[in-house]
Amino acid sequence: MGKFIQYILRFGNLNKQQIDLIKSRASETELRKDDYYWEAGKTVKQIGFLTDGVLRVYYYNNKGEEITRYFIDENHLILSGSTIDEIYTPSEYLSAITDCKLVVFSKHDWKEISETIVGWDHILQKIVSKYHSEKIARRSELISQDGTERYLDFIQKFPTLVNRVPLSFIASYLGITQSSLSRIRKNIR
Amino acid sequence: MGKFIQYILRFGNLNKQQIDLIKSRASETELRKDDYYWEAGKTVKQIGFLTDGVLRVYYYNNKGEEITRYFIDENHLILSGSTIDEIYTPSEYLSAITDCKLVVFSKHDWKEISETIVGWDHILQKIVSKYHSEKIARRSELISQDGTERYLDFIQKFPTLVNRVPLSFIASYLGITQSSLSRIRKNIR
DNA sequence: ATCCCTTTTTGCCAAATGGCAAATGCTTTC
DNA sequence: GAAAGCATTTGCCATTTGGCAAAAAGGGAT
Repeated sequence: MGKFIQYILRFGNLNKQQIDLIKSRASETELRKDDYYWEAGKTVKQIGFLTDGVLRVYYYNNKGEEITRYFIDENHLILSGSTIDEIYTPSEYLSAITDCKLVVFSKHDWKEISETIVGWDHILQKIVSKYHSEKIARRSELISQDGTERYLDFIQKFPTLVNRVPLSFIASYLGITQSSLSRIRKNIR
Repeated sequence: MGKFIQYILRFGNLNKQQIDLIKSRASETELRKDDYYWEAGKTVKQIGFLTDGVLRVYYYNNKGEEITRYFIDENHLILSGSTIDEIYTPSEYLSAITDCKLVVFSKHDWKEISETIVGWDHILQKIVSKYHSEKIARRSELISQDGTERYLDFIQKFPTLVNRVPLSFIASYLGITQSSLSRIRKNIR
């Protein structure tokens, strides 16, 4: 819980009352490894903040292959595709790679917070925009590199993930096969 | 100008007064082919909306290669990386692939609009989030495909660009060499 | 039409990656 | 500790892509 407040405060100031409101609306949940947080086709009913563990966002392409879009690790908001008032039905899956702990808000409570706390939307706007530019930057850089460079990039940018995420997931994130990644790993050492 | 208003109205409603305010603050500019709209290291002083033409966003990697991050075509807002009140100095270049026409706002006027029109931030939030999810989706899909698939994907998603953008730029967007793209093109027909 | 300059296509060969299947390694369970 | 179940590594070979340089094709100006 504290982690979430701390995170928010990095993007804007809140007074005690406001923090108390947030705390009163939050609840904590856990996910076991391989549990879904989202499933394609099911509507998303909550907003979550990941305090412990790693999640993976993925989808299936037209060949039925599982493609990992990105990873979410500790201290990140899990943002649905669009705005809060729309009903959001993802086309992706979001599942736990490791056991996870989350702080979650119902859409209703989240909306209340947004309507009550002046500046909340502004804070969110900052978070969303930072978050998205990072993702785009990472993706774009990956694309112009060969497998080895992508992997080196990955371990540099996600040092905490390398040892917690199965090789096959990393490969599907990097856009190469599992075998290729395995060979690349061998050559690096 | 009308194009810009129309675009905004797709994301939220505005009354006549509000539209007039926007119009009164807007000015129109042109860019010639190869002109810069942004340059890495120079601060961005305006917000623009592209009404005609195509822009290209690119940067240089550590090998000095030019990497195209994405293209911006007609009817798109050109959003700086972060929020409006921060001074934004990009690390990328944004230049005109074709002659372009734009509607631009000074940061000052843009801020005024944001402070005057209730709901403006909300509209922007929608635009930003739609825009970003599209970009991310496109990038992610590219990465799991081979050159041919990426190119087919490209011509399907940007049909209007294929004939206006030089092959070398498309190649650098797709993350393959110009020669490879040329060969791929040949095999497709 | 000619020259100049840029873009695109090719050829050739080396390197990287994919596909598939078998082997190896690691964990968990009984 | 043996068996079963995954994850990872390897081998083999086909295919794709890269690197480099030359050739061909366009475009614009004179």
